[in-house]
Amino acid sequence: MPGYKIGELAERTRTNAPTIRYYEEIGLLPRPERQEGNQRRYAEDDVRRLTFIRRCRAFGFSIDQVRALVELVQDRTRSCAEARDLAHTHLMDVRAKLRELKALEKSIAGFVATCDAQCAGGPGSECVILDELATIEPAGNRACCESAV
Amino acid sequence: MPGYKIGELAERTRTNAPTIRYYEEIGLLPRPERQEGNQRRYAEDDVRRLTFIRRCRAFGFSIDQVRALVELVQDRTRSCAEARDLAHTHLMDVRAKLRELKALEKSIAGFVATCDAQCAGGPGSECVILDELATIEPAGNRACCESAV
DNA sequence: TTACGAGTTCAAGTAACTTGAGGTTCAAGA
DNA sequence: TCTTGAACCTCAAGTTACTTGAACTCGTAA
Repeated sequence: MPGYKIGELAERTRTNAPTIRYYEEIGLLPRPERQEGNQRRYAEDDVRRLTFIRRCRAFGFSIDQVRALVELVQDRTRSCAEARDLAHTHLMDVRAKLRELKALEKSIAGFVATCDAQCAGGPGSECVILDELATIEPAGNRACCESAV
Repeated sequence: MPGYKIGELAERTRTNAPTIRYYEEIGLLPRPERQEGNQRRYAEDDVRRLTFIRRCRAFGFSIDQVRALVELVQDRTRSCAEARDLAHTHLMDVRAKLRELKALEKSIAGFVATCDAQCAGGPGSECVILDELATIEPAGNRACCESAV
């Protein structure tokens, strides 16, 4: 039997089999050939395509963005510059998220540190930090509440 | 009429009204009093509680984690140290995500730079980067594919 | 031949809300 | 007092990107 079974494709691309069927359903992957017993058989090209898709997903591109990228690769009339621009837009998004996450890291680290320094380990209702989290107007300039919300 | 209407609570806590109803439905917020026309009326305590919830969510805690935190605040028999530990666990998660995102940023930036330097802007099917993304075994040590997957 | 793992389909579940439909209530202006 | 329109109500379905479950068939090794 030539070609890969779904489990083999899954292994090669580190994807779950149901995810592969899902990609087929939403049209990200073409419907593959079936062997006599109705089982899917994939070719080398499917491995490449799915690898591409998974890698893009790992890069944080949304399914719709990946779809655009896949179509772009397929369509000889469209330029590589489009892919570059899509990636560039995505880069801006990632950088914004990175900034947020850094602020968040700082805040939570501050939370833990303050808790270590100021709380006696008593009931949660007396915890200075939990109390602060519930405060409507963030008092002063505590790093803890700066980036929240 | 004493108390806040849902729209007022929403404004004070920068939350959508449907989200407030949703939180009530899943038991994160207690069922509020209703006035004669069946409209919800909230007290100051609800503002505090929802502020707490929203802030925790902004900190990236999951609904389940927030639920644990809320219960912790309410239960006088449980210690503040539990909150600290929960936050600490969360901090580790955030740091892991931060590392991933940094690698991702580097990779996409590399993608864009390589595209600027090497692609002639021709058809996507000839783009060196798109081509690389579809390559099964990442060739060499290009930063582009290192962190993906 | 008989297990049993791997495959099949279809439906429903997941998180954390958002959106829509269709109907009431409230508050302010004429 | 009436009327209008914003804000409220409930219930259901949509969103994203899959995952999980049920109930069944197929392929292959002992």
